[in-house]
Amino acid sequence: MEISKQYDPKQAEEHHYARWEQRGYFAPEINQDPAAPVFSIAIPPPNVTGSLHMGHALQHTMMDVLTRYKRMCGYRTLWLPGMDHAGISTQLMVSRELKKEGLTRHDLGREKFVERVWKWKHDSGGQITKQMRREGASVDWSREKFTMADDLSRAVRHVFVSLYEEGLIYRGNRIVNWCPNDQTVLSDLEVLKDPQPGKLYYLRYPAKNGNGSVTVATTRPETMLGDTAVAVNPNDDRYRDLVGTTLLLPLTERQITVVADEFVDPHFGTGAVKITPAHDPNDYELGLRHNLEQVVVIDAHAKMTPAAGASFAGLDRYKAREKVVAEFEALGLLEKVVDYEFSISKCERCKTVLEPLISLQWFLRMEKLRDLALELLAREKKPQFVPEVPYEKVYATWLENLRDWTISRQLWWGHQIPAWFTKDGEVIVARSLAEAEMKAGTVDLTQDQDVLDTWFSSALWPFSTLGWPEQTKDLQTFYPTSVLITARDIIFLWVSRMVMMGLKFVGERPFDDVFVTGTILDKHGQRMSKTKGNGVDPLEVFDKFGVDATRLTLAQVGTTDTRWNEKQVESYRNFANKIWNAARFCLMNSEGAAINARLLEVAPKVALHDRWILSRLNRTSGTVRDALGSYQFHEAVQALYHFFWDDFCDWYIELTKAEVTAEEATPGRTEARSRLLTVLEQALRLLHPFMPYITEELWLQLPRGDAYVLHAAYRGAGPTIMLTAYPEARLELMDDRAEKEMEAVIDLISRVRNIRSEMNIKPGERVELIIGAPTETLRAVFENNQNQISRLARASRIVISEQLDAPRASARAVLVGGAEVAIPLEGLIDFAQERQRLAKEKEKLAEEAAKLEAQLANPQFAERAPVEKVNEIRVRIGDITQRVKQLQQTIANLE
RNA sequence: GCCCGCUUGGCUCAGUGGUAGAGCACUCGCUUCACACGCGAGGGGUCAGUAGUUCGAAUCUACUAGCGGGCACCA
Repeated sequence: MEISKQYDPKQAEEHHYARWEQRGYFAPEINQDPAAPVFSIAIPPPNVTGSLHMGHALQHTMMDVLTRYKRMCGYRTLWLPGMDHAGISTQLMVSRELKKEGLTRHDLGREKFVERVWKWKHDSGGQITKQMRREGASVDWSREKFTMADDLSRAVRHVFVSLYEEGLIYRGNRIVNWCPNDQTVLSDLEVLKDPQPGKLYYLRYPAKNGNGSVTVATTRPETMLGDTAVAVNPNDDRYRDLVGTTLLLPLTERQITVVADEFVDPHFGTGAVKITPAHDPNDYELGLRHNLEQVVVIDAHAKMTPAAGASFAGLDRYKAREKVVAEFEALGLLEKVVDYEFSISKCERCKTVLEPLISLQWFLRMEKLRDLALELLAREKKPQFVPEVPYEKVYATWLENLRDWTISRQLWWGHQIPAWFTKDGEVIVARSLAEAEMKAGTVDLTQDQDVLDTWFSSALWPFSTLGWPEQTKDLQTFYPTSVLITARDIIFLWVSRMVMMGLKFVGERPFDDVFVTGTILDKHGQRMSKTKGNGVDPLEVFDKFGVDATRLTLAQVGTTDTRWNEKQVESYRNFANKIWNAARFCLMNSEGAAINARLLEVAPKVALHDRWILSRLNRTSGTVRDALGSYQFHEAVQALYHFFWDDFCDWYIELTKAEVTAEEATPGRTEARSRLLTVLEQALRLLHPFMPYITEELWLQLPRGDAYVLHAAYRGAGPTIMLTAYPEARLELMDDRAEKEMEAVIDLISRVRNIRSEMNIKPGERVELIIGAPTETLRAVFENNQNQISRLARASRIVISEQLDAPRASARAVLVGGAEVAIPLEGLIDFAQERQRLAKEKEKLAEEAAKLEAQLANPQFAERAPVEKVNEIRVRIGDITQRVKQLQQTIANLE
C-alpha cells in the first residue's frame, strides 16, 4: 500500500462529506435504537446574504464537535441547519443590484421586487451552506429551513395573531428610532451609540411679558422649531417664579409655557430644557405628562416640514441647524456655543444618524413574556449560561429593564404583517386573507404594508423549524434543544427572545444551555470587521492548513477573546501530519494483523507498555468526556493532543516497534501489530469529533477485522468512523500500577538520554547501563523491559542489581523511586565536571526539600491541613531526601 | 454614571486554594528503517501592583494601575 509521507488535507476533504450526507449519516433516522437519548442543536441561522467568517467557523466547530461526539455516544442526534432571510441586509443587497441596472425597487413595485429577491436567493444566496459542507458540519440538510419559507411564515402568522388576540401586540403612534436612509423604523437594539465631538448651543427664549428671557442648551438647535414648552426642575429656585409663564419661541409665531418636571437635571446646562415632543424620546414622554402639543418639524427623509416655517420647509436637518443658529445669532439670542462630546444614535447597518420620529407602528408588550423568562431563570436556573458570569446577570438585568418591542419595519422583504384594513379603517388581524375576509365580512381589504422585524421570526427558530404549530414528531422529539452556541452580541436580540417565545408558545424552554463563545480578534487585538478589512477568511485557512487543523485551533478558543494566531493552526497542521504518519507506520506493518476488540481488554501476560497504553487510552477518553460534558473544549483538545503525540507516538509506537517490525512472521508479531492497530483505531475515534476528515480517511484504510466496528445503534450503516462508538472510559482499565511502572521506565530512559546529550555521546554509540534498584518490583520492571530500554536508550548491555556497582569513571543519575543508573565512560568523564553536574541537581532537590521541611515544621500546618496533605508532604520529603543522600554519596565517590 | 471581563515565560493562550503548564520562538545534538510539518536533550516565569483572608494564594477578598467589553444618561 502506498501512503504518502505528507498528509494532504484537500484530498481527504474532497470525498467524505458528500458520502456522509448522501447516505443520511447526519440525519437522526440513522439511529435505530428506539430508546436512544436525544441530542439536538438548532443552528443560529446565518444571514442568507452572508458568507462564512471566523465567527461562524468557531461556532460551527464547537457545535459539530458536540454533535459528532453525541452521535458516537449513541444519541439520536439532530443538528438542524437553516438560514435567516435578514430583512434589511437582503433588501439592500438586491437594491444595490438593481441600481446597477439603473432601477430602484419602486420602479419594480413590491410584488416584482420580492420576486426578484427570491430569484437572487435562488441564484446567489446561501453561499454559506456550501461553505458549511467544507467545514465538515454534520447538519441534517434534509431538514434545512429558511425563515421566509411557507412553513416558518405560517408559524410567524400564528404567533402574531395569538399575541394580538391576547392584547400583547398593539398598533400605535409612538416615538421611534427612524433611519432616514433605510426609510424604516428600528428597534432599540439596532441602534448604535457613537460618541463624537459636537457642540452645545445656548439659545435664549424671550419672555412674553418682555421681562427677561430663559436660556436653554441644546445639541440640536433645528428642533427648536418644534418646541412646545420649556421645562425646569420644580425644586430649582432660579426658575421657580417662571413656571407657568409664557415664552415667545423665536423664529416662529408660537408661544410656549414653562413647565416643571422632575426629569430636568438642574445641574446640566442652564437647568432649563427646551421640549420638542415630536423629536426627542425624553421630550415625548414629558410631553405626554404635560399634555403638550406635538409639532412635527422633521419628516421621514430628515428634511424640515412646512410646520417648521416657510423659510425652513424642505431644508435638510443640518442645513436647518446652520440656519437656526445664524438667525439666533442675528437676533442676538445665541448666548454661546461650547464644545461638547456626546453619543449620537446611528443606524447599526448604514451608520446614518437616526431621527427620533413619531410614527404609527406595531409594538409587542414585553412584560408578560419577560416575566416568563425571569421566572424560568429564578425557578430552574435555565437557560444555564456558560460561562455563567457575566452572562446570566447581563441577561437578567436586560430582561428586567425591557421595554416594548417595535416589531414593524417599513421594508418589502420580510413577513408582511397579517393585518388588513377595511375601508372604514377597521383593523382585522388574521392568519390569512381568507380568514380576514371572513372576519371582516367583506373582500374589500388592504393588507398592512409593513413587514415584521427579522428577529421576530428568529425568535421562533427552535420550534418553528421543528414543525410548530403542528405537534409534530420532530417537535416532540427534539424540543427543547440541548444547547445553543452563539456569540455574545445577540444575547438580547435573539437568545432572550427565543426563551420568551418558546415558553409562551411551546410551554417549555427552547434550550438547556447557552454556550457563549469568545471572539476571535485580529493579531493586534482588534475586532475583525469588513470595514477595517482585517478579517481572516476561514476558507483561506482551510486551504492553507486543512479543515481539521483549523477546527482544532477554533475548538480550543472557548469563552474568552483570543487573537488570531496562525502559528497555532500550523502546529495543528503538524499534528495532523503526525497522525497521518503514525497511521502510516501502523499500516506499513499491518500484514497479517487486524483490529480486534479483544485486545482492548486486560489479559494475563500482557506486557507493561500494552497495559499502560490501554490505561492512558481509557483515562484520556474519560478526560475528553468530562471536558465535553462541561464545554471545556480546550481541555479536551489538550488531552487528545498529548495522548496521541506523547503517549501513543513518542512512547507506545517506540516501545512496540521492535516487535511490530520483526522480520519473522510470528504470532507474537501479529499480536503486537493488531494491538497497535486497535489502539490507533480507538485514538482515531477519540479524535473524530474534532478532526472528522483525517480520521475518516485513515480509518477506512485500517484492516477492520471483526464486525464490532459500528455503534449498535447504527448497525447496518456503511463503514464510517462517524458511526462507531466513542471509546469508553473504563475504570477497571485505568491502571495506576502500570502507569507508575511505566513512569519508572520512562524516567530511566530519559535520564540516560540526558546524560548522553550532556556528555556529547554520539547518537549511534551504544553505552552500558548499570542499574541499582532497591526494590524487587523495580528490578523486575527494568528486567522485563530490557529490550525496550536498550533500544530507546541505545544501550549495549544492561546490568541490574540491588546495589549500584559501577566503575568510578561513570556518569550517574538518581531516578524516581530511589533507583540509580550509571554509564561507564572511561576516558570521557571529567570528574570535576561530573561532580558539578550532580551537585547542581542535588542543590535543586535540596532546595525543594527545604521548602517542604519548612512547611512541615510549621505546627499549624500539621494541625489544620488535611491529613492526606500532610502525609503527601511527608512522602515527598522522604523521596527527595533519599535522592539527595544518594547524590551526596555518588559525589563523594567521585572525589 | 453603573456593571463586567482580562493582566501567567519573547509571542499566543491553558490552569483557578496545596510541587507553575502547552504550542510557537530560542539553545545544543541528530538524514535513528512513520513523520525535518520530524527525533532527542535543554534554557527561560517572584502568575500586573498593594493590602488582607488562610496552616498554605497565580487561584479567594478589597483597593490601585493598564487594556477591553456591556448598560444607562447625554437637553
